[in-house]
Order: sequence, then structure tokens, then C-alpha cells
Amino acid sequence: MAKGLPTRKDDYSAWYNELVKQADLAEHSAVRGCMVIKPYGFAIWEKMQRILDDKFKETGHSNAYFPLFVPKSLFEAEEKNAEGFAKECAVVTHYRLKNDPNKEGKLMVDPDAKLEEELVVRPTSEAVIWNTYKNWIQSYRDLPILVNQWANVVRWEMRTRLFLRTAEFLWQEGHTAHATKKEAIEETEQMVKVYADFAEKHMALPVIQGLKTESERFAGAEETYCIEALMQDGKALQAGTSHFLGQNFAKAFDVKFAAKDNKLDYVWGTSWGVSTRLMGALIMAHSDDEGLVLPPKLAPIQVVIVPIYRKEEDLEQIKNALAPLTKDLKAANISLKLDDRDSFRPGFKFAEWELKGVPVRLAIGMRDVENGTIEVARRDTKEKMSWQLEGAGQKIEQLLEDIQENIYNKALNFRTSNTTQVNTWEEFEKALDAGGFVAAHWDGTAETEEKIKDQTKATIRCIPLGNPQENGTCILSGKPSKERVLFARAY
RNA sequence: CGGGAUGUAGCGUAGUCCGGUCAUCGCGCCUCGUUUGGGACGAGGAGGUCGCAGGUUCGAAUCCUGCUAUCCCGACCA
Repeated sequence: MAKGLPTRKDDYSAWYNELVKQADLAEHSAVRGCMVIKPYGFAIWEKMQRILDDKFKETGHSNAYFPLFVPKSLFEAEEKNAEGFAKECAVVTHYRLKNDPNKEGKLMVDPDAKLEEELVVRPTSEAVIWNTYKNWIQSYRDLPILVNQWANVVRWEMRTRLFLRTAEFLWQEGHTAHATKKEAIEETEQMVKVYADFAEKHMALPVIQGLKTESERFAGAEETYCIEALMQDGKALQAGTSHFLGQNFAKAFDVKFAAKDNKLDYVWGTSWGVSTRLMGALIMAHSDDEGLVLPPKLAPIQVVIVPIYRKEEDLEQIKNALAPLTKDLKAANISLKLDDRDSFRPGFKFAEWELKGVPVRLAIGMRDVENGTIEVARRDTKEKMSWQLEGAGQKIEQLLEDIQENIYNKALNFRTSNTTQVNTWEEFEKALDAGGFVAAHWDGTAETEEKIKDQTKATIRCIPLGNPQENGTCILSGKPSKERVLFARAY
């Protein structure tokens, strides 16, 4: 176990909090519920951003930027959306401070500087964006609009946790407008697939794609698609959503277009997003009691080299021996760090890089230099090997791919062995307590869903896409059901 | 937002009941030396508005009030 890191078994929650801090990913700030994302953590987020951004561009989207503030009158235009977010909005009411006449050196809000209309700090940007789209769209020739923005949003959450739920968070939000319902639905489905592909290929995180039930749906959406992942403590985490908005926002903001036949119609919308919460998913899904385990595709440092030496001359010799290898690794675009800090001994460095989740660690001392070998240690399995230096570059490249695959398979196996099919209420409760996804029949009513939530704290995570149809009876009401849905306790 | 706990150096802590050379210890940090194949060792040194603001008192880390932040439980979380 890493020094000072609680184990997952003893206290999963404390393990997570400590890991985020000790691995230098993020820390609490002076502002309630808001975090400082530290350079090492931000480097991972930047990698995620880069990959996702490329995928958005490949699928025809462009980036733009809309304002942080939403005038209250715009915000309330789409009623359901406004109502859904109302309880967690930060609101700007004044635009100026002044010296406090009663307190030397202190400032106070200037009562004369009250805004005529309050500004809501965006919890999501549909309102500003649809109000803008109104001006951009007249004809079917203006469609589709395929725009994404990388931004921060604020949701005044009561209970926050680093990355998983913070009052301010970073995300991307795609907002598209289409001439037909069919096209908008295709876009919604395309983007949930983009997210699933990213999660599985890059985060090594298996996810279930599915539809949210009506009560779990985004406020203002006709249909919400999501990706759901399973964490090591058996709780589910919603990792991304893609919404088919129907014509709801077009109607609320009066966004109409003239079709080929010159008939006016409201446009069809979608919105989709993933946030820094993905960082939380990444950390919780793979890491162990020694610290972070990062998939090679997202690791800021993929390979770290720890030289073991006594004298400066030894270090020089080691560096010389390493030169061909580092050249090969750089040529293969592998991000590499030589940890030649003189102030720490090798054992300390090993532990530190394990805590930080670097996928591959190389150690090389004078013994290796003489033998032409290098010690290779993989983070995911903790396995150590001694390889010939010559040709090690290619093998390391392959090893990184193996690690990526192994981490994914491990997470997939975990999910598989923690997904249970149940047919009775008794089995259902038992399975939930054991943790993981529980596939059970449900009568399709919000009422039953609510009752189940009250009794077990479990929610319907999703109705999986391509879900097999089979006849059964609802575990609670006993009414007929045509398919199983996935329940879990969730973050 | 309700219930509970906590806040003392960068981190972790003793002291708080019972007010009075009490600001303790460990890690980390700085200097020098020896070390370096799994979290080194010795010697010397620096570092504190005791979460913040009021109050009680001759005197407050300690008692009282308010605030704030964090953690846990609940409500909430499109």
C-alpha cells in the first residue's frame, strides 16, 4: 500500500479523495465546492480534450464560444429546462463594489449598482445558444448547424466531490440544429457513439449505451441517450449524455426555417456533453491501493526512466546507454520522462511514479549498462521484466498497447461479473447490496421507478440500446414487462 | 438545505473537558556530509494571525456567539 493512502476496501471514498490529492491531480480551492485542477491532472484532461475535439471535428462540428451569463428572461424561456436547473443557479445581481464606509479597507456591494435584469451564470448553454441560433437560421440552407463549445459551467451543488461533482466544472457542450427530426435523432445517436468509443478505446472504460427513462431525462429533452460506467465500489457513474431536444428549444426561442417548399417549421435540436467528471471515472475505474493506474493513451507520461547510479560519471554512462532507446521512443511519439532528480533514491521514485499511474517504468543501473539490459515494470500488473536494451523500443510500444488492452479487459471483466439478472424483489435487493448493475423487469411507469428508488436508493441507469426483448413481470408491481432495464446505485 | 464530526507550520498531529512559559511531535522543507537496484542516515537550521470575526477575562488554541471550509449521513444532483 502507498504511504498514507487508504485502501479501497477500508474506505473507498477516502481512498478516492486522497488519491486525487496525492497523485497531484486536483485540490480544494478557497471557493466552496470549486477545485483547482493541478498541472498533472490538467494534462490528462487536455489529452481527453484533444482526442474528443478531433472526433467532433471529424464528425463535422466546429467550435464556437458563447457567453458565461444568461439573462434571466432568456433562461426561463424553455420552462422545463429552467425549472430543472433553477435550484442550482448562481445569479449575478450587481456589477460594482465600493468601499465600505463602516469598515476601513473593506469592500461592499454597491446597492446603486443593481442590475435591471439578473444574469444567471450558465448551468448549461441551451438558452443563450438557441437565442443566438434564432438569428442564424432562416432557411433550410442554413442547416444543419453543428457547433461545439469548450466551457465552464456552474451548478450550485449541495454536496461536492473533486471531479465527480463540483460547483464549477469544465466540459464541452455540442448544440446542433437540424431541418428534420430524423437527422437530429441520427446526430444524437452518433454523438453517444462517439462518447462510447472514446470511453472504451481511450479511457479503457467499458460503458453501456442506453436511453434514460423519462424521470432521469435532461430537462427540456425528448430523449436522453447516455453512457453508463461501473466503478470499483459497484456504483454506476453517468459518464456522458446526448439529448434529442425535439423542437422544444426552437419553439421556446422561436427558431423557424423555410423548407424547400417554402413552408415554415421549427428546427430540430440536439445537445451533448461530457465533463471533467470523466476524470473521476478514469480514476475510480482503474486505480488501486498503490495509486493511480492510467491507460497509456491518456497518461501524460507514458514511460518514466529511473537511473540508478552512485557517481555523476555513472549517470553519464547510463544516459549514453539509453540514448538509442530514448530516440526510438520519441520517434514512436511516446511521452517519456527521465527522472534524474538527485535528491531522491530509486525506491522513493518507484513509489511516486506508481502513485501517479505512469504505465511503464524503466530502471537502469550500472549492472544493466554492463549487461546491455534494462528493467521494465508495468503499472497495471506490477510485473517486472529484464529486457535487452537493444530493440526495447519496439517492445515498449507493444507493451503500452498491451497495458491499454489489459486495463480495459480488467474493467470489462469487473463489470461483467458485477452485472446480475434478477427476477424477484428479493433477488433484486440482494444484488443491489452486492453492488453493480442489476438487470430487471420494470413496468415502465415513473411511479414504480420512484418507489424502487425510495426503497433501495437504486435508479434506472438506462434502457440499453439494442436491448433484447423478452416477456417478464415487473419486480415490484408484478405487471407485465417487455424488457429488462439496468438498475444501480449511482454517483 | 437538515443531522453529525472536524479545522493547530506545506501535510499529519498533541494540547481544548479543567483558561496561566503550550504552542507538541512526526513527515516534508533549507544547509553540510555520507548515501543511491523498492519510500536512506547523521548533524545543524528555518517555518505558526492555533479556520475567520466578535465577545467574556488581568490573561484565550482552550470558555461564549456568529461566520466559513472540509468530511460523513440524509435531501438534492437535468
